[in-house]
Amino acid sequence: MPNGRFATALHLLTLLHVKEGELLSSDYMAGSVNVNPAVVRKELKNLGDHGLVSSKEGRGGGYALGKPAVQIYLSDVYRIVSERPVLGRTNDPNPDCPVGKQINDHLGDLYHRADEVLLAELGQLTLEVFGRKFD
Amino acid sequence: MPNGRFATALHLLTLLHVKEGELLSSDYMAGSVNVNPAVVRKELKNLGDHGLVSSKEGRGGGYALGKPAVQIYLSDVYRIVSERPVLGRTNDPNPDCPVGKQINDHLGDLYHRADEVLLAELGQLTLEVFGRKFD
DNA sequence: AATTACTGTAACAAAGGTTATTACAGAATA
DNA sequence: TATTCTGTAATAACCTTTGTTACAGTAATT
Repeated sequence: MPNGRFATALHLLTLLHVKEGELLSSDYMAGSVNVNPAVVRKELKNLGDHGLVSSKEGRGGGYALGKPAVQIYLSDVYRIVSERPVLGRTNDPNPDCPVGKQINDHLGDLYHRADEVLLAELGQLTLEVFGRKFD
Repeated sequence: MPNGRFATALHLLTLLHVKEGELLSSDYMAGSVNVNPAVVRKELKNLGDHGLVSSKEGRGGGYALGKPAVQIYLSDVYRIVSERPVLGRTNDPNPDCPVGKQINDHLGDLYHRADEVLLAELGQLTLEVFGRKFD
Protein backbone atom coordinates (compact mmCIF):
# COMPACT_ATOMS: atom_id res chain seq x y z
CA MET A 1 0.00 0.00 0.00
CA PRO A 2 1.92 3.00 -1.24
CA ASN A 3 -0.86 5.46 -0.68
CA GLY A 4 -2.38 7.39 2.16
CA ARG A 5 -5.89 6.05 2.16
CA PHE A 6 -5.58 4.29 5.49
CA ALA A 7 -4.32 7.48 7.14
CA THR A 8 -7.07 9.50 5.51
CA ALA A 9 -9.83 7.06 6.45
CA LEU A 10 -8.69 6.77 10.05
CA HIS A 11 -8.39 10.53 10.33
CA LEU A 12 -11.92 10.96 9.03
CA LEU A 13 -13.33 8.34 11.37
CA THR A 14 -11.49 9.90 14.30
CA LEU A 15 -13.04 13.26 13.51
CA LEU A 16 -16.49 11.70 13.39
CA HIS A 17 -15.84 9.96 16.69
CA VAL A 18 -14.39 12.97 18.49
CA LYS A 19 -17.26 15.14 17.30
CA GLU A 20 -19.90 12.51 17.85
CA GLY A 21 -23.38 14.00 17.92
CA GLU A 22 -22.85 16.49 15.12
CA LEU A 23 -22.96 16.08 11.38
CA LEU A 24 -19.64 17.05 9.80
CA SER A 25 -19.40 18.33 6.25
CA SER A 26 -16.86 17.12 3.71
CA ASP A 27 -15.49 20.64 3.46
CA TYR A 28 -14.78 20.83 7.16
CA MET A 29 -13.15 17.42 7.25
CA ALA A 30 -11.11 18.16 4.15
CA GLY A 31 -9.74 21.15 6.01
CA SER A 32 -8.54 18.99 8.86
CA VAL A 33 -7.02 16.22 6.77
CA ASN A 34 -5.76 18.66 4.17
CA VAL A 35 -7.05 16.89 1.12
CA ASN A 36 -9.66 17.75 -1.47
CA PRO A 37 -13.34 17.68 -0.38
CA ALA A 38 -14.27 15.43 -3.28
CA VAL A 39 -11.70 12.92 -2.10
CA VAL A 40 -13.23 13.05 1.36
CA ARG A 41 -16.70 12.44 -0.03
CA LYS A 42 -15.46 9.50 -2.05
CA GLU A 43 -13.72 7.91 0.91
CA LEU A 44 -16.66 8.50 3.24
CA LYS A 45 -19.00 7.06 0.66
CA ASN A 46 -16.79 3.99 0.50
CA LEU A 47 -16.70 3.67 4.29
CA GLY A 48 -20.46 4.19 4.29
CA ASP A 49 -20.96 1.34 1.84
CA HIS A 50 -19.34 -0.85 4.47
CA GLY A 51 -21.46 0.47 7.31
CA LEU A 52 -18.84 2.49 9.15
CA VAL A 53 -20.29 5.86 8.21
CA SER A 54 -23.76 7.27 7.71
CA SER A 55 -24.55 10.34 5.68
CA LYS A 56 -27.36 12.79 5.27
CA GLU A 57 -27.80 14.63 2.01
CA GLY A 58 -29.08 18.12 1.47
CA ARG A 59 -28.80 21.33 3.42
CA GLY A 60 -27.71 20.77 6.99
CA GLY A 61 -26.54 17.31 6.04
CA GLY A 62 -23.16 15.73 6.61
CA TYR A 63 -21.50 12.64 7.96
CA ALA A 64 -21.56 10.67 11.21
CA LEU A 65 -20.38 7.27 12.39
CA GLY A 66 -22.54 4.46 11.12
CA LYS A 67 -22.08 2.39 14.27
CA PRO A 68 -20.62 2.84 17.75
CA ALA A 69 -16.88 3.45 17.84
CA VAL A 70 -16.45 0.42 20.11
CA GLN A 71 -17.65 -1.74 17.24
CA ILE A 72 -15.29 -0.31 14.64
CA TYR A 73 -12.02 -2.21 14.47
CA LEU A 74 -9.01 -0.77 12.74
CA SER A 75 -8.79 -4.03 10.85
CA ASP A 76 -12.16 -3.15 9.29
CA VAL A 77 -10.72 0.13 8.11
CA TYR A 78 -7.68 -1.55 6.68
CA ARG A 79 -9.75 -4.15 4.87
CA ILE A 80 -11.96 -1.50 3.33
CA VAL A 81 -9.27 0.80 2.00
CA SER A 82 -6.58 -1.61 0.89
CA GLU A 83 -7.21 -3.68 -2.16
CA ARG A 84 -3.68 -5.04 -2.52
CA PRO A 85 -1.80 -7.32 -0.10
CA VAL A 86 0.60 -5.61 2.27
CA LEU A 87 3.68 -7.09 0.70
CA GLY A 88 2.85 -5.60 -2.65
CA ARG A 89 2.11 -6.98 -6.02
CA THR A 90 3.74 -9.89 -7.79
CA ASN A 91 5.44 -10.09 -11.17
CA ASP A 92 4.51 -12.15 -14.22
CA PRO A 93 7.42 -14.54 -14.14
CA ASN A 94 8.57 -16.88 -16.86
CA PRO A 95 6.62 -20.17 -16.68
CA ASP A 96 9.44 -21.99 -18.45
CA CYS A 97 11.66 -21.50 -15.39
CA PRO A 98 11.05 -23.92 -12.51
CA VAL A 99 11.26 -21.09 -10.03
CA GLY A 100 9.25 -18.70 -12.16
CA LYS A 101 6.51 -21.26 -12.60
CA GLN A 102 5.94 -21.75 -8.88
CA ILE A 103 7.00 -18.51 -7.21
CA ASN A 104 3.65 -16.77 -7.36
CA ASP A 105 1.90 -19.62 -5.58
CA HIS A 106 4.41 -19.51 -2.77
CA LEU A 107 4.40 -15.74 -2.64
CA GLY A 108 0.63 -15.92 -2.45
CA ASP A 109 0.80 -18.05 0.68
CA LEU A 110 3.28 -15.68 2.22
CA TYR A 111 1.24 -12.60 1.33
CA HIS A 112 -1.81 -14.21 2.81
CA ARG A 113 -0.11 -14.90 6.12
CA ALA A 114 1.31 -11.39 6.21
CA ASP A 115 -2.16 -9.94 5.75
CA GLU A 116 -3.48 -12.21 8.47
CA VAL A 117 -1.02 -11.09 11.12
CA LEU A 118 -1.53 -7.47 10.19
CA LEU A 119 -5.30 -7.81 10.47
CA ALA A 120 -4.91 -9.59 13.79
CA GLU A 121 -2.83 -6.71 15.11
CA LEU A 122 -5.20 -4.04 13.84
CA GLY A 123 -8.14 -6.06 15.14
CA GLN A 124 -6.96 -5.41 18.67
CA LEU A 125 -7.75 -1.73 18.41
CA THR A 126 -11.14 -0.13 18.08
CA LEU A 127 -11.80 3.41 16.96
CA GLU A 128 -12.95 4.14 20.49
CA VAL A 129 -9.62 3.10 21.95
CA PHE A 130 -7.70 4.92 19.28
CA GLY A 131 -9.76 8.04 19.90
CA ARG A 132 -8.85 8.12 23.59
CA LYS A 133 -5.40 9.28 22.63
CA PHE A 134 -6.79 12.63 21.57
CA ASP A 135 -7.43 15.50 24.00
CA MET B 1 4.31 -0.95 -0.45
CA PRO B 2 2.48 -0.66 -3.74
CA ASN B 3 5.27 -2.10 -5.77
CA GLY B 4 6.72 -5.44 -6.60
CA ARG B 5 10.20 -5.11 -5.20
CA PHE B 6 9.69 -7.67 -2.47
CA ALA B 7 8.48 -10.22 -4.99
CA THR B 8 11.37 -9.42 -7.30
CA ALA B 9 14.00 -9.59 -4.57
CA LEU B 10 12.70 -12.85 -3.17
CA HIS B 11 12.52 -14.34 -6.64
CA LEU B 12 16.12 -13.36 -7.31
CA LEU B 13 17.32 -14.74 -4.00
CA THR B 14 15.43 -17.97 -4.60
CA LEU B 15 17.12 -18.36 -7.96
CA LEU B 16 20.52 -17.84 -6.36
CA HIS B 17 19.67 -20.37 -3.68
CA VAL B 18 18.27 -23.02 -5.98
CA LYS B 19 21.26 -22.68 -8.31
CA GLU B 20 23.78 -22.42 -5.53
CA GLY B 21 27.31 -23.05 -6.70
CA GLU B 22 26.99 -21.24 -10.02
CA LEU B 23 27.21 -17.56 -10.83
CA LEU B 24 24.03 -16.29 -12.42
CA SER B 25 23.96 -13.35 -14.81
CA SER B 26 21.50 -10.50 -14.62
CA ASP B 27 20.27 -11.39 -18.10
CA TYR B 28 19.42 -14.92 -17.08
CA MET B 29 17.67 -13.82 -13.92
CA ALA B 30 15.79 -11.09 -15.73
CA GLY B 31 14.45 -13.79 -18.03
CA SER B 32 13.05 -15.74 -15.11
CA VAL B 33 11.52 -12.82 -13.25
CA ASN B 34 10.46 -11.15 -16.47
CA VAL B 35 11.81 -7.71 -15.72
CA ASN B 36 14.56 -5.61 -17.23
CA PRO B 37 18.17 -6.72 -16.66
CA ALA B 38 19.13 -3.27 -15.43
CA VAL B 39 16.41 -3.49 -12.81
CA VAL B 40 17.79 -6.83 -11.72
CA ARG B 41 21.29 -5.42 -11.43
CA LYS B 42 20.03 -2.50 -9.38
CA GLU B 43 18.13 -4.73 -6.99
CA LEU B 44 20.97 -7.20 -6.64
CA LYS B 45 23.38 -4.36 -6.00
CA ASN B 46 21.06 -3.16 -3.27
CA LEU B 47 20.81 -6.63 -1.73
CA GLY B 48 24.59 -6.90 -2.05
CA ASP B 49 25.09 -3.67 -0.13
CA HIS B 50 23.29 -5.39 2.73
CA GLY B 51 25.33 -8.55 2.48
CA LEU B 52 22.70 -10.90 1.06
CA VAL B 53 24.32 -11.15 -2.36
CA SER B 54 27.86 -11.22 -3.69
CA SER B 55 28.84 -10.34 -7.21
CA LYS B 56 31.76 -10.84 -9.51
CA GLU B 57 32.41 -8.38 -12.30
CA GLY B 58 33.83 -9.05 -15.70
CA ARG B 59 33.59 -11.92 -18.11
CA GLY B 60 32.30 -15.09 -16.48
CA GLY B 61 31.06 -13.03 -13.58
CA GLY B 62 27.62 -12.94 -12.05
CA TYR B 63 25.80 -13.16 -8.76
CA ALA B 64 25.64 -15.59 -5.85
CA LEU B 65 24.27 -15.56 -2.32
CA GLY B 66 26.37 -13.49 0.02
CA LYS B 67 25.74 -15.77 2.98
CA PRO B 68 24.14 -19.17 3.62
CA ALA B 69 20.42 -19.36 2.91
CA VAL B 70 19.79 -20.48 6.48
CA GLN B 71 21.03 -17.10 7.63
CA ILE B 72 18.82 -15.05 5.32
CA TYR B 73 15.51 -14.17 6.91
CA LEU B 74 12.63 -12.94 4.82
CA SER B 75 12.37 -10.08 7.29
CA ASP B 76 15.82 -8.99 6.11
CA VAL B 77 14.56 -8.92 2.56
CA TYR B 78 11.53 -6.92 3.54
CA ARG B 79 13.57 -4.41 5.49
CA ILE B 80 15.94 -3.90 2.58
CA VAL B 81 13.39 -3.34 -0.15
CA SER B 82 10.67 -1.42 1.65
CA GLU B 83 11.36 2.14 2.60
CA ARG B 84 7.81 3.03 3.61
CA PRO B 85 5.75 1.55 6.46
CA VAL B 86 3.29 -1.18 5.50
CA LEU B 87 0.25 0.88 6.25
CA GLY B 88 1.28 3.54 3.78
CA ARG B 89 2.17 7.15 4.01
CA THR B 90 0.56 9.84 6.10
CA ASN B 91 -0.97 13.16 5.12
CA ASP B 92 0.04 16.68 6.12
CA PRO B 93 -2.94 17.50 8.29
CA ASN B 94 -4.03 20.87 9.54
CA PRO B 95 -2.18 21.69 12.79
CA ASP B 96 -4.95 24.07 13.82
CA CYS B 97 -7.28 21.12 14.26
CA PRO B 98 -6.90 19.15 17.52
CA VAL B 99 -7.14 15.89 15.65
CA GLY B 100 -4.96 17.04 12.77
CA LYS B 101 -2.29 18.20 15.18
CA GLN B 102 -1.91 14.82 16.86
CA ILE B 103 -2.96 12.25 14.32
CA ASN B 104 0.43 11.68 12.76
CA ASP B 105 2.02 10.87 16.11
CA HIS B 106 -0.63 8.27 16.82
CA LEU B 107 -0.52 6.93 13.30
CA GLY B 108 3.23 6.67 13.69
CA ASP B 109 2.83 4.43 16.72
CA LEU B 110 0.36 2.29 14.88
CA TYR B 111 2.52 2.03 11.77
CA HIS B 112 5.45 1.05 13.90
CA ARG B 113 3.57 -1.77 15.58
CA ALA B 114 2.24 -2.96 12.23
CA ASP B 115 5.76 -3.13 10.86
CA GLU B 116 6.90 -4.99 13.95
CA VAL B 117 4.35 -7.78 13.66
CA LEU B 118 5.01 -8.12 9.97
CA LEU B 119 8.75 -8.39 10.55
CA ALA B 120 8.14 -10.92 13.31
CA GLU B 121 6.13 -13.05 10.92
CA LEU B 122 8.65 -12.80 8.09
CA GLY B 123 11.45 -13.44 10.56
CA GLN B 124 10.15 -16.95 11.05
CA LEU B 125 11.09 -17.94 7.54
CA THR B 126 14.55 -18.24 6.07
CA LEU B 127 15.39 -18.38 2.40
CA GLU B 128 16.43 -21.98 2.92
CA VAL B 129 12.99 -22.93 4.23
CA PHE B 130 11.26 -20.95 1.54
CA GLY B 131 13.40 -22.59 -1.11
CA ARG B 132 12.35 -26.09 -0.03
CA LYS B 133 8.99 -25.47 -1.60
CA PHE B 134 10.53 -25.61 -5.05
CA ASP B 135 11.20 -28.84 -6.94
C1' DA C 1 46.93 -6.33 -26.77
C1' DA C 2 42.33 -6.95 -28.26
C1' DT C 3 38.05 -8.98 -27.72
C1' DT C 4 34.37 -10.59 -25.13
C1' DA C 5 31.10 -10.91 -21.40
C1' DC C 6 29.94 -9.45 -17.54
C1' DT C 7 28.61 -5.71 -13.48
C1' DG C 8 27.86 -0.82 -12.00
C1' DT C 9 25.52 3.22 -12.83
C1' DA C 10 23.47 7.29 -14.70
C1' DA C 11 20.05 9.65 -17.39
C1' DC C 12 15.89 9.66 -19.22
C1' DA C 13 11.40 7.77 -21.01
C1' DA C 14 7.25 5.26 -20.23
C1' DA C 15 3.71 3.47 -17.52
C1' DG C 16 0.69 3.13 -13.72
C1' DG C 17 -1.60 4.51 -9.86
C1' DT C 18 -3.14 8.17 -6.64
C1' DT C 19 -4.88 12.51 -5.67
C1' DA C 20 -6.61 17.09 -7.17
C1' DT C 21 -9.79 19.71 -9.58
C1' DT C 22 -13.89 21.00 -11.71
C1' DA C 23 -18.45 20.51 -12.51
C1' DC C 24 -23.01 19.43 -11.96
C1' DA C 25 -27.08 16.54 -10.72
C1' DG C 26 -29.90 15.37 -6.78
C1' DA C 27 -31.66 15.89 -2.05
C1' DA C 28 -33.20 18.26 1.99
C1' DT C 29 -33.86 22.31 4.52
C1' DA C 30 -35.00 27.08 5.16
C1' DT D 1 -37.31 29.03 -4.64
C1' DA D 2 -32.74 29.62 -2.91
C1' DT D 3 -29.34 27.51 -0.35
C1' DT D 4 -26.32 23.99 1.33
C1' DC D 5 -25.19 19.85 1.41
C1' DT D 6 -23.86 14.77 -0.72
C1' DG D 7 -23.04 11.73 -4.85
C1' DT D 8 -20.52 11.15 -8.82
C1' DA D 9 -18.22 11.51 -13.16
C1' DA D 10 -14.62 13.20 -16.10
C1' DT D 11 -10.33 14.85 -16.52
C1' DA D 12 -5.89 16.80 -15.23
C1' DA D 13 -1.86 16.89 -12.41
C1' DC D 14 1.36 14.50 -9.82
C1' DC D 15 4.31 11.02 -8.10
C1' DT D 16 6.30 6.67 -7.92
C1' DT D 17 7.89 2.73 -10.11
C1' DT D 18 9.66 0.36 -13.87
C1' DG D 19 11.67 0.17 -18.44
C1' DT D 20 15.14 1.50 -21.61
C1' DT D 21 19.38 2.91 -23.38
C1' DA D 22 23.94 3.74 -22.99
C1' DC D 23 28.41 3.45 -21.54
C1' DA D 24 32.34 3.10 -18.21
C1' DG D 25 34.84 -0.37 -15.64
C1' DT D 26 36.46 -5.08 -14.79
C1' DA D 27 38.07 -9.62 -15.61
C1' DA D 28 38.67 -13.61 -18.33
C1' DT D 29 39.80 -15.35 -22.83
C1' DT D 30 42.00 -15.40 -27.30
